[in-house]
Amino acid sequence: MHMNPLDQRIVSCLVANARSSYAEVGKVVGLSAPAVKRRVDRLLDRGVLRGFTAVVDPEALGWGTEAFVEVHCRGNVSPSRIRARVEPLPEVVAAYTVTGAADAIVHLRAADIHQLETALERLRGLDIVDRTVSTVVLSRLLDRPPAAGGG
Amino acid sequence: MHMNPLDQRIVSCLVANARSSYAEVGKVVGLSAPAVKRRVDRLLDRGVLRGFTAVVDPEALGWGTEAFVEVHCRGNVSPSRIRARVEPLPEVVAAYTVTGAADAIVHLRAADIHQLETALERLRGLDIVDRTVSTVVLSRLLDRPPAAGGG
DNA sequence: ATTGAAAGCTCCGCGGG
DNA sequence: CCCGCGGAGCTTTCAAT
Repeated sequence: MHMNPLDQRIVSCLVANARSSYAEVGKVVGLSAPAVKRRVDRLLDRGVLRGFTAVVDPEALGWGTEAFVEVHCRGNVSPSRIRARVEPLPEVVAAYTVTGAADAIVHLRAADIHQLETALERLRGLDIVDRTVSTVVLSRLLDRPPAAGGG
Repeated sequence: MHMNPLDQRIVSCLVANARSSYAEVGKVVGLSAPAVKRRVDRLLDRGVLRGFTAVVDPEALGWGTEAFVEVHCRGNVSPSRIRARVEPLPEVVAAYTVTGAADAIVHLRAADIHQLETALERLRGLDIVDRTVSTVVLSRLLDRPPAAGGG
């Protein structure tokens, strides 16, 4: 899955502003608009680019409270089964299997502490879950898109 | 910080696809293209919408390895100072102040374990940092955009 | 990769609810 | 205040070279 430097710069532009026109991107990377579109289409096909989304202030949406939850499972549970269990919970923003004592880390986002507690109860109620260790976020210090040319 | 239902639906559309035309969004929400643009501009002004970005497969970019790092600081360090220190590190994707024993959680993303280790060393070398506890991600089970109408 | 042309979109001002 | 209308200018998306 290699990406040549030109593709990297195109992706960079679109990460910075997904609503740039192809012509605008072309001006930056030194290509014509049709050439840029062809490359973007190919990147979408290969799954390098997954799509384009708006970045929303979570506070404004009423999702101001978040937490990271270490999930400890009973016995051996496969990652796919963990995924299947946590995926239906709408407050789950992300989930990872991890090294260390915990089996997974679940990133929760809710409107307030109360809704967060409710989400936690549902999470803890899952049959695969033995216990959880929650860390509530007090403030988001930094939250940025990955740099495309950073590797 | 109110968002009327019309704005919510517009935001929803743009979260789903940030490259939709205003006309396309307008067709969904029942507005003309100029009306949609005016609302989007206002949402951008108010900071409800922070921008538009491409969603990239981290693997494809060569950022396949990530970790969550609990940062424990020496003495009392203000959130803004933590932010100022970790912000220059390019591997830092996000950072939060949190409840519990740790002062902050830092989300790192790197090309491989080696680069992750380097990033960790730099993080641990910061003057504010006393010690760190790292949790390396084995697999990303779930990673989804926040639902706009979910609150 | 570039050119040319048709279709579509954006973005401005204007008038009406 | 917010909406929809209309026109100028630009972008996208083909095709062909």
